[in-house]
Amino acid sequence: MKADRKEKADSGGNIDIAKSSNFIREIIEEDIRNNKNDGRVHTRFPPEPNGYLHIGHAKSICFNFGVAEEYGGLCNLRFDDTNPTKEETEYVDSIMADIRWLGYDWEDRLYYASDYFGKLYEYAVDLIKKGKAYVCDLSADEIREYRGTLTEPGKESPYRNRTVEENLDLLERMKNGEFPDGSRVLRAKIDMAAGNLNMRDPVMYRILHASHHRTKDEWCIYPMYDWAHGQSDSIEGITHSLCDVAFEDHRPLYDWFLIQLGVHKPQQIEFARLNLTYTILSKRFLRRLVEEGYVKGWDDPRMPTLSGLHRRGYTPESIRNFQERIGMAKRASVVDIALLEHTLREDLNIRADRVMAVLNPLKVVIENYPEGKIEKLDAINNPEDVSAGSRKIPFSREIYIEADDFMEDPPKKFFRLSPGNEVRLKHAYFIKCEKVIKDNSGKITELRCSYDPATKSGEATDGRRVKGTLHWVSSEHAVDAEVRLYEYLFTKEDPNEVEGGKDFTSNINPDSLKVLTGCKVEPSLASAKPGDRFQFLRHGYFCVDPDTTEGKPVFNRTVGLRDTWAKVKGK
RNA sequence: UGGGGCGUCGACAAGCGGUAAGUCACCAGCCUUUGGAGCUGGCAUUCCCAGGUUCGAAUCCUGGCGCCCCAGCCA
Repeated sequence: MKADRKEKADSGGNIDIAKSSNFIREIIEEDIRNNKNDGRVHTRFPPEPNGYLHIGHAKSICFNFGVAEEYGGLCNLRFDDTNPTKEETEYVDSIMADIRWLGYDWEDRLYYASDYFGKLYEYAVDLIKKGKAYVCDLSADEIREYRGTLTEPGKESPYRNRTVEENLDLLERMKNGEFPDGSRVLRAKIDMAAGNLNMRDPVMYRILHASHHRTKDEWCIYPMYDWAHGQSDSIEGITHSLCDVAFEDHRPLYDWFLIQLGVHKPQQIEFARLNLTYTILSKRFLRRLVEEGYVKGWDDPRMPTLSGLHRRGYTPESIRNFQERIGMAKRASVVDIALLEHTLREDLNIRADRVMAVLNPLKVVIENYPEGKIEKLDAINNPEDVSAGSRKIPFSREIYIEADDFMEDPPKKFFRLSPGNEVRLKHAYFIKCEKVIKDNSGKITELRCSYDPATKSGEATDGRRVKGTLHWVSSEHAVDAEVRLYEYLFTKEDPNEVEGGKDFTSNINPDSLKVLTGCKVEPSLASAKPGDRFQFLRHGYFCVDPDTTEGKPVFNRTVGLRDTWAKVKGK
């Protein structure tokens, strides 16, 4: 029944973001018009399995898979696993799970750069035979020295002019494991005076006696990314290789390899990577947050990882809508995280059922309501989606309201409960505060109120109006819950803006997680399952955390509702 | 003093020689049994600057200025 409704919401209530024109779509459309690649569009998403995917990767995933779909093409998933010392199967698995969660499918097109190790070796032999590659015995330090600087040309390696035969023999022996790590490399023979450092005889193979997550101990030499990447794209028949602007000055090298080899040349197009305010999106730094214990793991709800956002309660739709909203360009930019939160609320607003949850309970006794009486009141599940139906919620003489919803001495424009003032209880009656009860320290412990039976929700009233509507939970029927409130992980818009000698960890927000226990939620939530999403009326959107145990639900605040009162109050 | 990119509202971002889209944020109002949502209106006489071409320039030309990336046997 519930699934039924969700399907309807999916086909009918989905938010449709207009596709904005951008320079990459224009290039692709032009290529299709010219029948380049026979009009095919074939992209790929090429992650290195050395960490978890984050929202920045989602930009690339959504665009690569999205653009392929738009133009009737295909998108491959390929793991760029050329460095066995950093890559693990755990990451391969998480990456696939995250891409699927986002809603994309590579079907039978799952590849690994390691699938091409054999082919790459043949290509290398070919380049040696063409006099375009050589084995170099310089040490890493020496290679750096010989490379020159940004303003001065480099020097040619003394090994640059070895014979083809010698190069072939040496490469084969490197492959066979005859030499120790770091003793030799295979280099492309290009131009040590090139202004583009990538063209100064770049390393193609290094010796690494390491076990690879897939090829195990088969290889003792591993291709550098720059040597593997373009050829991998070529082998797969990729037409458009979309990547980070960081690789813009690597493009001449990729093209050079492909032209020397005489094979299919995909067109690489670079775009700016995503930056978000209050967020860090560097695998290295994210790893530090995890390893140094600033967060509880890669899927901590405060993390910008896809698994973190997932656990936090983000919907894949909201992330995809966000990616479309931010557009696609080359200029370095920082997107306001408020835009991400907007697309999240926009999506959750139409799909999350409204429920009542009191986070900081204050007991209220309705003195003129009969003791022992229980009414089952109608409550609509989602005013934005009538097909969501309604449920019954129990009302009784003793309830909890939010402590913040009462003020003994309220300021102007406070529309909630105060002595002598009348408010509506959502789905129930008007109540008026008659008496405030305090403990010895002066802390308010309980309110005594009266209700007006003639103001029952949904029934005709005398036309009397109140300014405020409060959420509540019947104390006898309430379920105890833990609620985790999250704030930004960093206190600065730019977490990397630090004083001398410090790093981004000095900007970590000490209050990014606040755990509330003893929260009172309506009884329908007793059966909520991990992943279920709700709007806690007047609070925000919450989802059930996997830490939930039988009878003890744990909720994550995904994002708060826009809070106009907080704004008014702050003025 | 090398090479490669990029500069349009507070933040993203369209615009492709015919006289500045849209979104977020912000502000004002309407509406509301969520101070939510929704609705209405406001928000760049100006496109890094300076010249030039043109009837007409954010778009073309010239010259400046500013910002980002590159010196891993990482990706």
